[in-house]
Amino acid sequence: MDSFKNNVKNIINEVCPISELAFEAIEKYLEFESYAKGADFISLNKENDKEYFMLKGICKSYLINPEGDEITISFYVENSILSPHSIRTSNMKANQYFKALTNVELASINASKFEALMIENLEIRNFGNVVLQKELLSKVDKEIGLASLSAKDRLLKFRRKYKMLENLIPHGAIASYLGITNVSLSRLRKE
Amino acid sequence: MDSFKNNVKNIINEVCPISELAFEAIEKYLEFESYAKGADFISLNKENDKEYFMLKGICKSYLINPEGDEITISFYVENSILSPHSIRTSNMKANQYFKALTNVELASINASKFEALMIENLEIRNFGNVVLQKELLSKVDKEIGLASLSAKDRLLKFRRKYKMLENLIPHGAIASYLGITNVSLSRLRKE
DNA sequence: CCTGTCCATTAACAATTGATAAAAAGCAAC
DNA sequence: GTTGCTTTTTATCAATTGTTAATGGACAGG
Repeated sequence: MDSFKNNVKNIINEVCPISELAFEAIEKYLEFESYAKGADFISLNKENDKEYFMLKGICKSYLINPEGDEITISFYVENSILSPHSIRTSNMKANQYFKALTNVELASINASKFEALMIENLEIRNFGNVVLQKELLSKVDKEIGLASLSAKDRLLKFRRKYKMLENLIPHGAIASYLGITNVSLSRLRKE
Repeated sequence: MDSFKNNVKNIINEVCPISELAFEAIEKYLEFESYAKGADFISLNKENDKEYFMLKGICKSYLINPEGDEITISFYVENSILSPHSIRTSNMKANQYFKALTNVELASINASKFEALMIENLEIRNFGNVVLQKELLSKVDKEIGLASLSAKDRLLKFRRKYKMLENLIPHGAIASYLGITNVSLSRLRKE
C-alpha cells in the first residue's frame, strides 16, 4: 500500500478514530500532491474541489487586505488536516489563499466524494464534523486572543500552539497572524 | 398556521431559497421560545441541542477571558440565524455563551432532527451548508479586521455591518467585540 | 423627590504599538 | 568568496490605545 495512505490513516485516527472499513472507503480516493516552497496551491476566487491532509511541511492560509499586505489567517503543520473545503469555499470558489511556506506534501480527496461518504457513513460523518468543530474552535480561540490579549501575550500563545514554528517561517507571516508589524514582533522577541 | 413559522420561512428563503415541500419538513419541528433581556439562553459547558432562528431582538455570543471580562464574539439581530449547533457545541456541550441583549423571541428546532433532515434532503443540506459558510466567512472577515485594521476602522466596519446597533446595546459589549476598552470606544465615538 | 446603580463621557498620564529609516544578518546564485 | 536580495534587528519619534479616576446622565425602586 502507498505509504502516504498510511500517514493519512494516522492523521484521521489522531483526530477521531474510525474503523478499518470506514478508512478503506476513503483510501481508494486519496491522491498525492506536492508543492514547492512559495507556491499558492489554493488561490482566492479560483475553483478548488478537494479536501487536504498535510503530510509534510508547513503552509499558511491568508488574505490580502486593501493595502496589499498578506494577512495570515492560520498555519497548518505536518500531520494535520487543512481547513475543510466547505468553509473555505463559496460558490465553488476558494475564499482565501493557501501558500506553501516550505516544500509541502499533501494527500487530497475530492470534496464532493468526501461529502457523499459523510452522508452515507456515520463514522466518516462524525470524523468530518469533529474536523469542522476543531477548525471553528481554533478560530474562536484566536479571535478571543486578538480581542483581549496584548501583542506580547498573543506571541506567547502562538509559541504554545505552534511549537518550533517561530524559527522555520518568515516572521512577517507570524506578525500578520498576531496582528502586529514585523518590527513590533522583532521588538517583542528581544525580551 | 402559527405566524412565527412564516417568519422562519422568510428567514430561510432570504439565505438560500428552498421549496415549499422542504420547508414543510422543517416546519413541523419548529418551536417558539422567548427570553428576557439579560438571560443567557445558551451557557458554556451546558448541554444544548437546538438550532435557532432570531425572530425578534438582539443577542450576543461571548466568552469570559481569564480576567473575568465578557468578550463579545458576535452579534445576532432580528430575522437572522444563530451560529449553527455543530460549530458552537463540542462533546454535546456549548463552547460559548449566548446572552439576550434585549427581550428576544426565537424559533428553535432539534439539532439532531435538523441534521437528519440535512442528510435526507438536498435542499435542506444546501441551506445548512450556506449557513455554515456564511458564519465562517463572517468570522474570517472579523479576524482580518482585528489583525489589520486600526480600532477606528474596526468601529467603522462594525457600523456598516450592524447598522443601528450602536444605540441599542451596551457599549461595553461593542468595545470587547472591537478588541478595545469602553473608554477607547467612547473616545473614538467623539470624533 | 431622593437614592443608588449602571453606563457613558472626559481628562491626565502611562504604556504599547506603529512608521520610517538605517544597519546587520542570512541566503542563494554566480 | 562576492554580489545582490530579502529578512531581521535596532533606533528614534509619533500615534494609538490602556489605565485610573472623576463627572454627569439615565433610570428604576422606594
